Amino acid sequence: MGVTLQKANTGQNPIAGQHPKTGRFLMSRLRHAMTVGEQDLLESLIYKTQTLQGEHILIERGDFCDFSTMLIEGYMLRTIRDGDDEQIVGLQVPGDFVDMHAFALKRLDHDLVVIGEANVGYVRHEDLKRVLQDQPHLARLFWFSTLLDASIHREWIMKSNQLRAAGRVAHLLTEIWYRLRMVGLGNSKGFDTPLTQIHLANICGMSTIHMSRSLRDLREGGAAEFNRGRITILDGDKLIALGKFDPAYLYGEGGLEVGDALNIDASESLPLS
Amino acid sequence: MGVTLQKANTGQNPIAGQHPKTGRFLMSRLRHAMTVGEQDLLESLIYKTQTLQGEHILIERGDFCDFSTMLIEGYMLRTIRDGDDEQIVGLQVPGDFVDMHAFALKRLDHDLVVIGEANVGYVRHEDLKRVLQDQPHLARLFWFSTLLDASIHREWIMKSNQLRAAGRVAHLLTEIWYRLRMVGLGNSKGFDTPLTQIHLANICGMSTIHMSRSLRDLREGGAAEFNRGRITILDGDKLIALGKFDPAYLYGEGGLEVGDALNIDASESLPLS
DNA sequence: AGGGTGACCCAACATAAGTTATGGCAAACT
DNA sequence: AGTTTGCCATAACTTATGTTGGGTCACCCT
Repeated sequence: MGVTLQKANTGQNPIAGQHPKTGRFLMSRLRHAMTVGEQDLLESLIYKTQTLQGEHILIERGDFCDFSTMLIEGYMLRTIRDGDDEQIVGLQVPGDFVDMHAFALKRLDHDLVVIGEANVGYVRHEDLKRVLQDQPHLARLFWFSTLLDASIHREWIMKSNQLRAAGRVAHLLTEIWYRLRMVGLGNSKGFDTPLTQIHLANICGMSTIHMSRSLRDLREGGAAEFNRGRITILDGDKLIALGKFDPAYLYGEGGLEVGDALNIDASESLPLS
Repeated sequence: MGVTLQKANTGQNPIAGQHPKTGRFLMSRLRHAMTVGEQDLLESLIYKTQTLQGEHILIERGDFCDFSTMLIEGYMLRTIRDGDDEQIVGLQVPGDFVDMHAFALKRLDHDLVVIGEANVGYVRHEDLKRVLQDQPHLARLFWFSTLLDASIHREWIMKSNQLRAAGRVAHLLTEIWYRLRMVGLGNSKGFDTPLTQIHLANICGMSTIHMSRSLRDLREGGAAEFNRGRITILDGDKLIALGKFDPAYLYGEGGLEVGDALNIDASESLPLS
């Protein structure tokens, strides 16, 4: 896992990562909660983008950061190393801020790892700081993005304790599927991913052999199919049932809503989906 | 789990929960990062305290909150219900803000449950909002407190995947021990807790029978002992080794430090412990 | 005093998951 | 063309953990 950052796209115009459907540079998870002006502002803060390849650490535990990173295309992992083994403790998909933490913490407690091909954008903390002070609504959204990560962590903890192997895998696949679809990626048939069975096994806390067994169960049960870089959803309802998946924890539209604490208006509150 | 909140201490002066050692009302986890003025300000925001008893839900998933809660004495659990079973996904000790999330989110994605006897203080969101705008340093600390919860979630995920039953229990006990000592509770011999083996089993994702087995292993191995409401540390080093415990993720003094992103000064950065 | 209850302990057994070992297959390399 | 490598599949075996079904004990209630 070498750490070699190649500069890319600097000085170029337009920069990479523009979304094919929306024409927007950011296909942000938070877009529906932002005004167009805020979207423009946020995009303007990105001073550099990079296309990264392969499996390597982008930001290492303990690094001091004066910038934050947004994942524009591809996947990234949060990992914690402890002695020999490396545990995946989080997964990021396009549109996620991957290290907004680094803005409120001096240092990160975990690594951020690139897998497959990814495109990332960087925002300087000094610029973020200014926006945070001037735009309380955006500030709250940034905070929200870190709370969303925590909510996902909690769900992983719950599902890991509640379900057996095949159920855990079903839940994970469903989560990724949902999260991708929330930012306009994948479709009802499935999605592409650079995740290998080794990654999936690590995330689900089981051996690769058992992951293979569990994927076979899902395949033979007619729920989902895994093939090198491609997840095919055979029966979405079946998969959701196996993983007892309830998307409320992802705070999508219609579910638990983003708060408005910095500008409270109780009349805005929505019922639970 | 009935939800019956009895009003307590309203209108009284002084309010309950004053720390016996420091004389401070808050034995906050974040105290060492606050000025005396900030501590005073924070204390002044608490408009009500309550002493709560038994096992019941204090704040329920989906509740709309216009206040946030600080745990002054006792323990609280974060739980997620899914059908019949209830999973504990977090544990709070005195000095923790338990629902700073509710400030940035409209609604919480999980329940907050009181166990044993607990004393809590409430802060109005309108007051918090004012402080957030005027005092960027305190704002950062509040954000930090939610990031700390997330860091603990990640460690739980990692340890749950990395360790077998006895190791997971050892890690959990060590974590609680450390967190209590960080706010001046417990001592080198052990600590008191209302947690039962049922709670511990739930947190560690195993059956109560297996928790009983694991605790027996720890006892016979001379690491730690569990007795109704009391954890006795027989050999701290042994316990730490069994759980591969590394306190860095708790962001204590000397470890990964709280950032200063709202007022960056790179010269302040400290080496990792 | 008697009965109930909740927390805890233990043994025997069933099942889930880890480990070891082997092999297939496709892509990359020489 | 042959070799290597990474990813995936499977079987046989071992180990960890869950389940069932018993207990003890302290506490509370009547």
